[in-house]
Amino acid sequence: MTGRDDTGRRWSIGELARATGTTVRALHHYDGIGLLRAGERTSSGHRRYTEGDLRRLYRIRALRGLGLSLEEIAGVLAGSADDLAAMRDLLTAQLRGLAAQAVRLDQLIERLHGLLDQIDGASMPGPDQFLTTLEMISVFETSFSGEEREQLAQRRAALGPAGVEAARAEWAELVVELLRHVQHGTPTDDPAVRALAGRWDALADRFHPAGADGERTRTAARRMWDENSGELGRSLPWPADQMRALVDYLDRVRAGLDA
Amino acid sequence: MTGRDDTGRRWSIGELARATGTTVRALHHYDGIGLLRAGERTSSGHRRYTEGDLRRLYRIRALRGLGLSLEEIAGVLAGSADDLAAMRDLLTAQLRGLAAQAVRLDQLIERLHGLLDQIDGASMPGPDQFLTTLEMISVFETSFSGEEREQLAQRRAALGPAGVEAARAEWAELVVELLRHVQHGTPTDDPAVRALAGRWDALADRFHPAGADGERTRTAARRMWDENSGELGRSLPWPADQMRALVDYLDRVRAGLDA
DNA sequence: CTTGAACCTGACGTAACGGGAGGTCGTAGC
DNA sequence: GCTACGACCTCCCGTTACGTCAGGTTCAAG
Repeated sequence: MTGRDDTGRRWSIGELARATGTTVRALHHYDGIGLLRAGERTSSGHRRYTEGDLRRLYRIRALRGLGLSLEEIAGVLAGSADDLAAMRDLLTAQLRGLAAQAVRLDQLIERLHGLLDQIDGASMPGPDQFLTTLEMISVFETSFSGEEREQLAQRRAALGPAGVEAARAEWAELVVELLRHVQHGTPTDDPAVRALAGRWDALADRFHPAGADGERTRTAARRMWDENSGELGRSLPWPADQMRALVDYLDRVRAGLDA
Repeated sequence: MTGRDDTGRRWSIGELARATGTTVRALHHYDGIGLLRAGERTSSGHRRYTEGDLRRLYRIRALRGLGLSLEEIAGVLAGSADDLAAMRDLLTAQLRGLAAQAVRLDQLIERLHGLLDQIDGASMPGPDQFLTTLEMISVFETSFSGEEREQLAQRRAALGPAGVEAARAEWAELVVELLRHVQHGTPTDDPAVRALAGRWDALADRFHPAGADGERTRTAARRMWDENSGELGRSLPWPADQMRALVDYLDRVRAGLDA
């Protein structure tokens, strides 16, 4: 189509940088990695860019603006010029990647909003309380996989804020009553205790989906408690060792029910 | 509150990594930069982490999960524990930064969608056509500031797709008629030519906001043409040199009007 | 011929680790 | 008591896309 650039304008590296809004250093870098080398050099070694170089640089800049890496750009610009399919594949993949990033970003923003609400809200936690919240976030995230967390979030959303609050209130009541039984040494086959244990498990069921998925989140929750009961207990309004005793007690009650 | 960690469990670096879902290498890194150093060492130099170290690591991981840098985390964890205000400021700033990122991401995704539509759409451009589109994106972006691009986008949106298409059709008609006049050498003070120039400028006005903002985008558009007429001309269905001649001709017509 | 701007080639720094080399420590089994 | 093997130690290089000197050469104007 055009000749082989043996005619037409030439640009020095500084001119090219100004013309395209890049920097001289970036052009040096592109040269170094072989992405865009000047078509010519003067006898003293200064780079002379041709019109073809300019057009290639425009393409590079446009693709970089779409978030592609220099390596990806080099790959797609290396293919023959009519390789529109490769270009489409690359852009499609990029779109998918960016969409995934956008989802994660939105989740992050949502979580930050939640934490800031907790700080600024009426509850106004003390610093210790907030730091404990941070620790629990870690514990939660290392104990549950992303999938499991999502399922729990869905269940919470399905219950609604009011439902979650009601569950929390009922759970607090159960803890108080069960702690009394633990301290009184009520036998684990006592009908009243068995009823309380049943309500406890029914309460937990509200947060776990039915079927195998629920089994997984339930197992993960149990593992979280086993490995971090000290940590988790500290954040509760009852002493950690009493909570551990309570969970052990509940296990014995359930063992009696199974037998 | 608790003693100074002189009692309680100890963790080796591997145990701590497994317990918190990090890697030994990351813990080495945290140690190296002073973010989290083991409370103790064995006589042979092995790190022994205390319960306090564990809790600090939990906080670090939670804050990293919110997208904060290790430097920011170190800063906020260095302050006295009751410095909830600093924490809130940091999280607020982080929220703002992430929100800005989300906006940019959405713009990128939108542009990728547009480009993919252009590839897959009925127009099905040839590879050259698409590469030219890429080059024009660069030209467009280096010529207009972000603000100016936004204003042009708003005007386009206000005109709607049909309005833009109508403008394009009218502009094509004007180009054809003016090119005839250029080739015929019609004098620049000819009333018919002056009428065409008036329609040309009125057409351009549709894309530039009124007032100083419009003046800026108009100036930027002119600069874009001056610096990249070769590039821009290539993407048009008329020869580049004829387009340049046309624009010069228009300038002379306007000069005659002003005088 | 001078001088200041533009250009050249290295080389180091960035963030948050990953991965490997080469050596030491600890303990379980023989 | 010896050996093996896993866990641990301390460097050190590599990653992305350049920014930022440093020290030396070339260009263009006066």
